[in-house]
Amino acid sequence: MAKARHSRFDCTPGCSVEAAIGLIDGKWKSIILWHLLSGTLRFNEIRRQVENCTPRMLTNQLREMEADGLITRKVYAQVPPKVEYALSDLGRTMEPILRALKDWGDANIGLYGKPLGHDPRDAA
Amino acid sequence: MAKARHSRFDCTPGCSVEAAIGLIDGKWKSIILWHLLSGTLRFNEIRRQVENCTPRMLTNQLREMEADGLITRKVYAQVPPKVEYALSDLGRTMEPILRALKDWGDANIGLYGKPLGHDPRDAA
DNA sequence: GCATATAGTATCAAGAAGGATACTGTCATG
DNA sequence: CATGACAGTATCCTTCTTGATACTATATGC
Repeated sequence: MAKARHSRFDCTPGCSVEAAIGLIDGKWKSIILWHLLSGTLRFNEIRRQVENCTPRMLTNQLREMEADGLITRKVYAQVPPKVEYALSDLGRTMEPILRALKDWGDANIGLYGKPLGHDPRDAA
Repeated sequence: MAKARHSRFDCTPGCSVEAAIGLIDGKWKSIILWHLLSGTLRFNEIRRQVENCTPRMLTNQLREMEADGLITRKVYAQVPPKVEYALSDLGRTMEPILRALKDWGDANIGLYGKPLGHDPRDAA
């Protein structure tokens, strides 16, 4: 999904599928969104939940998703800095997608890796 | 989604999301799968439906999805060659994901591009 | 005989994505 | 005074993905 990202929506049938995927593709985006479903998070909170994502990449992905209107970024004029990330209304509309992905993954991840521990969001 | 593809399923919570995405990410996979929802297709039929996908890329994506067990490849010992691609049972379980993506895309693509013509699959 | 269709492969090159590491400034804590 | 937390930046480097193009073999139709 390299080139397409924010440019090519030339709309062959099926491209709405691609359009949607284009927004959540990017190595960390889907995970970040998934975590944000649980509520607002600060930069380093996300970092801790999304292990081995470097700050550079995290900033990167967050900025892209902000530009796409999926999340909001709220800066508090404080020191030390405080920045909160949350799903926008648009971002929240992706929940069915995220959930479909999660459900599929939970059902089939045995094929590719080891199963997960319990995740609180599954109760929702 | 470069590195992860078929290697890293180290399962932080949320990684089942990533696992699922890892399989349909790849510039053309989701579109190909979407088209295969309508039924079996031959190589060049897919090519024609997925415009500007070079044969190299198409082979590529099809082979990866075959390796992931999402599609089946049936070769007829004929000349000229005939090869049919179809969703496997596993592939069919991805329909909810594909549909969620399509629904979201249809609802929101206005934000990023122009709307689509009618697609027969929407009637299903 | 020539073009066309089939299902690809081979080779080369470009560009983008991602990773590693170090660094910023200010405040509170020890 | 030194350290850590916060939210990032900056720089460099490697790898992956993707694109463009040309090519394969055989059978059929013209």
